[in-house]
Amino acid sequence: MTKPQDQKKENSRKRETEKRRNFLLETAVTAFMEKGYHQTGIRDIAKRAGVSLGNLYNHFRSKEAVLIEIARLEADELSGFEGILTSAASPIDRLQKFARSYLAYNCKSENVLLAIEITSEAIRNPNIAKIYSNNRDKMISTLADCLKEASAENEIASVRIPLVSAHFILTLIEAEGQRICFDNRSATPQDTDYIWEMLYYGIGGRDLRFPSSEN
Amino acid sequence: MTKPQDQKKENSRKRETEKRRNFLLETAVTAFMEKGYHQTGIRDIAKRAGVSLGNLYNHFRSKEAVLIEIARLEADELSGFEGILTSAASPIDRLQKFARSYLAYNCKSENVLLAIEITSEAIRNPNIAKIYSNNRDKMISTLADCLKEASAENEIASVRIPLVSAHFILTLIEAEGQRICFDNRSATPQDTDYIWEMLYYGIGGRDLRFPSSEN
DNA sequence: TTTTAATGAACGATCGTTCGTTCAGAAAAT
DNA sequence: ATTTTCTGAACGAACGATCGTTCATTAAAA
Repeated sequence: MTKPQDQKKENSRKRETEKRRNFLLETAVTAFMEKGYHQTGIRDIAKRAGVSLGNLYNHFRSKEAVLIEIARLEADELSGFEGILTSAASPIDRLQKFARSYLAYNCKSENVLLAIEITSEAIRNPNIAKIYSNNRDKMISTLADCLKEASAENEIASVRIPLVSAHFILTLIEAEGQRICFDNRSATPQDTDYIWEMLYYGIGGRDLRFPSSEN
Repeated sequence: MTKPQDQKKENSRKRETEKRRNFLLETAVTAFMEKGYHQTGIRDIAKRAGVSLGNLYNHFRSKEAVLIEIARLEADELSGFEGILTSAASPIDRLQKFARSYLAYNCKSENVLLAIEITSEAIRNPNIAKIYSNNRDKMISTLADCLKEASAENEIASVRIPLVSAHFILTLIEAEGQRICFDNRSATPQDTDYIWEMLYYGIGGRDLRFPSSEN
């Protein structure tokens, strides 16, 4: 039986190492963003974090393992958006709220640059591909369900291929986010309105309710 | 004064070296597609082309110079699509034809993979960025002009921000192309119809003319 | 003979990874 | 309470491989 104070000490140690691990991950993210994954050396990360080369390998099995961990964290963030798409609101309101928040997310340079690194690595690295596509596929199908509901309730015209339309919505928002990000600004109400307008008509909406542009 | 046969001989020599140069470029393209730009070594290219390492440097100043040359060729291909957008047909027909052919272009894996390599390198390499964005910006503005004409002739609703809509069209087609490419197939008439449908409504078209699905 | 193309050894740098070692601190034994 | 054992975080030298690039040399064409 371990005494309480022993537990505490042990836990504090574990917390410390976890903290450092997370810090290393954050540092790696910064490096990957600035230089790109393949252009970043393990030594870059270690030096940035003020940590020895060997110690980094105590925390991560390989360079790929670092990216895998990052990809997992990034992919997990997507699940937050599924909550929006499955709330109690009307389908079209859910869609609109989703569009707004997903656009905001995709304007932040850290998300944009990281997503580019991860997805372009995923093209040739199946280990990365799986992590990322799992969560993304789930989001696409949730979005597709929302589209089906919307057309079932006659809020939009019938969506012929919901999965493709869902893919199209994601792509459009992400691309718009990239554009805004590379313009070095954040999303304005006009951006949000405009993308919603195109989305709404693109998926078969017929009488546009102009968004209220509230937060 | 050079004698005619000398001219001929000299030209044949020049042609030979140019041929080899092009072959090296093609080989580099294949390598970049398969492994990615940064993952491909100069030796990979030389070995694939059956050429010595030093000889490759007789044709190209550096590894970056190879990619720059490729980016230039790739960017030049975009100008072909501008012809479609400025033909004598009606704006909406031009748009439709453009969408069809640009989608076909963006389904071919060599174009897709190469574009990904180039654009993701362009994020951090200004030399690459300039080459690519020049031609792309030109295409976007040509497309925007076509949209303006279309709405001026009441073929579609008035386009509030033509440049953004143009960007949106390109993005959508490219993304759809990527999707089809990674599905390891080529564009079907259904693909073309569906993307045109979304595009048409997205840019403010109101009474959809279903595309004829001819070549 | 003069130019030009082609070669591959060699360079210094950096890559991802491994390794033996040090040492603070937790656990166990006294 | 004191001592010993043990664990694992931290370190940086070193490894072999590969990187992009240069260059002296050879072969071939003009």
